[in-house]
Amino acid sequence: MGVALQNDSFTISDLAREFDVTSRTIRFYEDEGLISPERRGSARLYSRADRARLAWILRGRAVGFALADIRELLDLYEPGRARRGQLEATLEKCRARINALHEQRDAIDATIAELDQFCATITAKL
Amino acid sequence: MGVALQNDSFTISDLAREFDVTSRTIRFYEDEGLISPERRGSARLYSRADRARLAWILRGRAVGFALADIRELLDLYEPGRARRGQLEATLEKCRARINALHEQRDAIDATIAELDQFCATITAKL
DNA sequence: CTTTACCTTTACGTTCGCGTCAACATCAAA
DNA sequence: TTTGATGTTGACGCGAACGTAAAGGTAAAG
Repeated sequence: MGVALQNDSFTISDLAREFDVTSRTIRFYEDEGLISPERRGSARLYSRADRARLAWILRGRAVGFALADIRELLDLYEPGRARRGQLEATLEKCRARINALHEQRDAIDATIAELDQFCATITAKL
Repeated sequence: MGVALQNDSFTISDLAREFDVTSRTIRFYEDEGLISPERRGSARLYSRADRARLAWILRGRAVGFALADIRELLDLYEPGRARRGQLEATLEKCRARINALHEQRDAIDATIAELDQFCATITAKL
C-alpha cells in the first residue's frame, strides 16, 4: 500500500481522490499549461504548492471560469516582470473579473430566492 | 420600420436584442424544449410570459446551469399533476439545487476576496 | 517470477452550446 | 416590380472539457 512517498508530496491519484476528479482531468490541466508538477522518472510528483494550485484551479472551475481564464489569472499571480503598463493592464483585468463575479453572485442570490419561494409553495401543499 | 407588432408580443430579434443573445440561441433553446412561442404563420411570436421565461433561462445559464437542468427546473414550476410523491421529489431536487447554489456562492465570495487582495497588492506597487 | 497496483503516453470519441452557411418565404418601402 | 430586411428550416462545423480505450513501463508483494 502507498507508504507515504515523501512527506509533502502527492501522486496524481492522491490529488484525484482528495479533490474528487479523475487523473485524466489533472493531466489535461497540465496539457493546458495550468500546472507543472515535478517528475520522479516519468511519474508526476505534486508538491504542496501544486496541490494548492490545483485547488485554485478547481475553485475557478466551480465559479464558471474557462480553463484559459484560469490560466491567465494564475499567470497574473506570477511576480515575474513588473513593468508599469503590465501592472495596470493586470489590474484592469482583475477588476473586470471581480465585477463579473459580483454580477454572477447577484444572479445566484436571485435564483436562490426564487427557488426558496418555490420550495415554500410546495411545502404549503403538503 | 417595425411598427409594434401587437402591443404585448415580440419577435425573435426583439428578444435577441433585448437580452443580447443571437436568434440562433433562442431557436436552439426551443429545440431543446426550453421555450415554445406561438406561431404567426411560420414566424415565432413571443408573449410576455415567453419573454419572462427566456429571462429565467438566461439567468439560469448565468449561474452555470446546464440547459437540461434549466429545463428540469422550469418543468418543476409547471403546476401539472400534484401527486404527493412527486411533490416530495420536486422539493428534494429544489433543495439540492439551493444547496449547490450556496456552495457556489461561497466559492465566488472566496474568489472575489482573493482577487481583491491581489488588486490591493498590485495597487501598492504603483 | 508472476501478479497486482499503480503510473505513463497516444489518440480517437463524446457532449454541450451554440456559430455559420445555404436556400428559401414574406412583407414593406422605394 | 425590385430590393432589402426580416423571418424560416436544415445541416454541417467547432471549441471546450474531458471520457475512454489501447498499449506499455515500474515497483512492491506473494
